[in-house]
Amino acid sequence: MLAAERHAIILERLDQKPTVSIRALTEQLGVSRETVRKDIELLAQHNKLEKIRGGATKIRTSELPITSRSKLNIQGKSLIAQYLASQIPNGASLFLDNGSSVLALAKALTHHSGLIVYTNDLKVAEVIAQATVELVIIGGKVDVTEMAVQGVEALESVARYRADFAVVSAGGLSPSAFLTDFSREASSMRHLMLSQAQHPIMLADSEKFGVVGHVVFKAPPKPTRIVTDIAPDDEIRRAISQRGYRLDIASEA
Amino acid sequence: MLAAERHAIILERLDQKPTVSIRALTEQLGVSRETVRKDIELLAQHNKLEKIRGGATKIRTSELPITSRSKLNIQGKSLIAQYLASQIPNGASLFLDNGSSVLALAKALTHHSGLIVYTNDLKVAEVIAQATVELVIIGGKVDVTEMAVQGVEALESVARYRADFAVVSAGGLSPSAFLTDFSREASSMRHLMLSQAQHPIMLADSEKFGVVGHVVFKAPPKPTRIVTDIAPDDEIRRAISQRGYRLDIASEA
DNA sequence: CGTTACTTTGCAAAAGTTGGCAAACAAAAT
DNA sequence: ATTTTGTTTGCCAACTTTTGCAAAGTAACG
Repeated sequence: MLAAERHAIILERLDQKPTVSIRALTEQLGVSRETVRKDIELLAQHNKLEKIRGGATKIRTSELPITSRSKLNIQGKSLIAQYLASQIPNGASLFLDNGSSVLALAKALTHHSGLIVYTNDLKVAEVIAQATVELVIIGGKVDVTEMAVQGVEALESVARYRADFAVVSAGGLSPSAFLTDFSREASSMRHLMLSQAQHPIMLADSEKFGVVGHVVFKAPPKPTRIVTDIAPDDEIRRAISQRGYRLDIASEA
Repeated sequence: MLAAERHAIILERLDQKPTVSIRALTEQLGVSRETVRKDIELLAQHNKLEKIRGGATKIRTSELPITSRSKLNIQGKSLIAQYLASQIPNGASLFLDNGSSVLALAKALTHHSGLIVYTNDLKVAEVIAQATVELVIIGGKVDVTEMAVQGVEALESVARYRADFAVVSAGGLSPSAFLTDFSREASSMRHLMLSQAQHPIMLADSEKFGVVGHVVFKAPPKPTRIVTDIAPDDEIRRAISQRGYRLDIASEA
């Protein structure tokens, strides 16, 4: 049994259950307790899981790494992506922040042409490159778990540009806390992008409804449209309209 | 059993499972452990699979779309990469510019840890991310054909950092024109990186010998080491030593 | 002959195992 | 509640096995 196989199995177990025990893995993998411990230690260092006494559990800090998180509500995200892509003309300039919803949009935009794109997400850059006439990477320190650039240096760079559109994603959308996020730095980035664009757009697929992140999102500029895949409940709708934002539902287009 | 058959079988196994072990293959192919190892080694060099301890796995990222020239002299580039990787300690800081030689180095560095990396190449960033404690992307306009950031804005960013090592690649190395490049912008970037590092290193695999690009490379800072895979001819050696640079040949290490 | 392809051998490094012990935890007893 | 007791777990060190790598050897082929 190769080390890589064991690692794959451990992570697979964690996709199904929230936790795995070292004891169980020892039997199922047919290796010693210490080996399983070392595997978990290694995976924990790579942020693939979290080490707990006697076993391991899924990552819970902030958001899940992009690979697993992006499995959530794929249809919803791509519905939003198709909807928005049809509204963005060839040759438009746009800010794209990081996140799986935005990545879905980038994929939907691959057949556009002449776009001018500013992004801090390396995956987004990779995907959208062919559709651009100008692609600008926001420079700075990279958050390796997200493969996205964050931090003050990145903010300074963003401040140097303006664009027709800014498309950013929300960490959570709830009636009481309204828009929230899981990272201070990502939140600042998103807010600045919105401010620098003529048409600021915030994505919140239905997975985000009722989710409250630990960072409150500073009120976005007023023309910001909040785009969802399906209609949220009345409480959320009220929260949005009371604050003066426009709600846009992709499935009703 | 022909070598080509074995290769086909190995790749077929990998289509079904995510990993194969050398042990299993030795039995199924009826050849020795070493032969299987060499098969895997060969396939890995051609980016058909990824070598892991005890076996092989599928290629993970969508790294396949590489520019035509990166297929040239794969062995040479990886020889240089292995040689340099052994000289770079864990925790070192380094500039990495864009180019297939540097990408090969990045791959060779994936098992290092604690690196601090500044790069303008998106593929390099993707490959080396796991080995870094800090990864900084140089921001600016992306040259889509290279997936690398170039331009004045990028130069300004690089100027803000210093590092232990700078590893950049040469476009050409000839007796008369000496170091040359094919892009003005890339050339400036490489030169600046070399100037900002304590140990500047220039890569020129044997494919570059005798090649003259249309941009003359401004004389690099003096401690710059020029690293090649095999010994260049006497004329080139003379050109290097006359100008006061040190030549380092990976195959003679 | 030399060349090519594979095997064998030897050794160092890495991965994995085993066993011991102390800390953490849980249950029972005071 | 607090202590006691027993079990589990984490961690370390010594040991064994596996693997990678290089060098030398062997066999087939032109």
